[in-house]
Amino acid sequence: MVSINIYDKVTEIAKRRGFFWPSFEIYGGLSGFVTYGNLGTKLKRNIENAWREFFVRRQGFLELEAPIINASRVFEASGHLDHFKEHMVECTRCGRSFRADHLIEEKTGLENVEAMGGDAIRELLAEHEIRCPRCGGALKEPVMFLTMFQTTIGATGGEVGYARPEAAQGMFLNFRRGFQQAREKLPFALAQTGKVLRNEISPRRGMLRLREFTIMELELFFDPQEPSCPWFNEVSGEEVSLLTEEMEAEGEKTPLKVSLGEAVEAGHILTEWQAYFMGVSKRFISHLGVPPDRQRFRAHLPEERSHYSAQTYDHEVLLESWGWTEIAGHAYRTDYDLKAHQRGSGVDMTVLRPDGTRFIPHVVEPSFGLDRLLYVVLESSYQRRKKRDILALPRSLAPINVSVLPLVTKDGLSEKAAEVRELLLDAGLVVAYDESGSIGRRYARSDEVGTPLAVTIDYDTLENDTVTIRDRDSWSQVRQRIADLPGLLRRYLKGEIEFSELGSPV
RNA sequence: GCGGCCGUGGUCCAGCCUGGCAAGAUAUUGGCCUUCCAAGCCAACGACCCGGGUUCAAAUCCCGGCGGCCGCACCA
Repeated sequence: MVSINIYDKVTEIAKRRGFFWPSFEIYGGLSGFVTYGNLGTKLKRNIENAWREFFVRRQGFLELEAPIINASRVFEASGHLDHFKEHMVECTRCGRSFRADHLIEEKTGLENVEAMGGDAIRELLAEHEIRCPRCGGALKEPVMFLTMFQTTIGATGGEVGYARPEAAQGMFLNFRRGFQQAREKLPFALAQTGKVLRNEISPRRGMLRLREFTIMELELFFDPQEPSCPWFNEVSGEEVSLLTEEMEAEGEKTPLKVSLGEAVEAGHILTEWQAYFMGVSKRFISHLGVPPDRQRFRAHLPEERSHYSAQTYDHEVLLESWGWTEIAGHAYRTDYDLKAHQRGSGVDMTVLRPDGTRFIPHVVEPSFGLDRLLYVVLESSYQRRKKRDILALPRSLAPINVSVLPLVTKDGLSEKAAEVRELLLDAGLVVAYDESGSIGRRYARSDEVGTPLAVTIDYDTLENDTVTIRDRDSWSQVRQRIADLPGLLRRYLKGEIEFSELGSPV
């Protein structure tokens, strides 16, 4: 932890102004769940759409929306039912809990004890008379934690189902349909955003570790014999900070600064596709307001990796509140999942090469946690200026596009302001109209929720149909004709023009 | 799940030790005022996490639960 202050400040604003707050508040709350308010819902949607721009639309990738509840056979085949559970033992004396398989491995030198199952673990604990490694106390019977949420489908004698802990399985289950819709050509990708659930043992840090959260995932299918990415040249010159697997193993803390092209060349990143998505990822996160020098990619050590992964790089950002924080995982899932579902379902997942050979495609996956990103965006944009809190959100993400404010509420200014509001609403903008309190107070309110522009109707407006436009970040103003507002504001919000081009200086 | 600290209007916080009308700031709403950055005045709204116990009396003391933060464990 570096500074908990900014975390408190950001969550306080989030709660007060309606970005997000803890769920089930009126019943005392339950950790690991969050509810988004008006501004949070809009901001979240804007981030999601930005992700779609960077990862889906330009590449022409395919989207998908699959169920949250899945039949148990899905997770039997995928390996999640085996890997999403832990056998825990608790000490009767000091109360500490431990992973049973780790204790057995330490004592006996056996490997992969987890895979032997609950009965074997129970027997091994007894056989080797394993006691608490901290205090030597006796251990309770091992308890199994399944971190997937289980449910029953149907009324009586129903089938067991599980809530998905990742969206990825939806893409693998529907690989054949996707492949057909991609006109049976590799490479192609299926992308999905949606809720996933993980029954975390102890969720912490608010938005950073939830039991129910939104994930944005993409599975890129390719032929391992044709591993090149047609767009790699767009990002190969991009410099990234890497902590490679070797560096992690040696405890090296200073990241390697290297271009993505060099990183692939040197074998630090196993595939071009993975490197491509890491490059897009860096650009996406920069677009959300995190400077490149606060971003890095950290490799997982083999024991840290998921059961399906041959290489994983976490994309981390440096938060003032929590230090380096994972916001995305870039995993090389190989043919693990399609192979598993071919085995589980009996459906052929192979693809035919021009030379007549068949193979199971390999998969590279960038996976983002949207709720974390939303927190990162808020914290990164937080500023304090002249005793005011300001969210300097990227203007394309701000939940409200523009505030419309009459300078005072008399002499017909309110009525004129209402006309301007209608005009901007007709233009499709999200508008906040505010005539309460002094003009300064209204600017402050507007800044606090990150609204990039404020249009003010003053006495000159009544004379010549012009208004002032105020910039959230510099507090400077320009004057412009009302009739020109819709087009200019839209272009400004898209990032096509700068503030100074919105009108003549005041 | 274990340990430490904590939980009071929308938000931030005082009061708790030593039981006795729950204070302040800010926000919000209405009014007056107001020609550009949380101005001023008047008014209104609004709180002791939940449950039990002790007591004439509990925000305060005790027990249990829930929630938050930190440490340990966990985070596939």
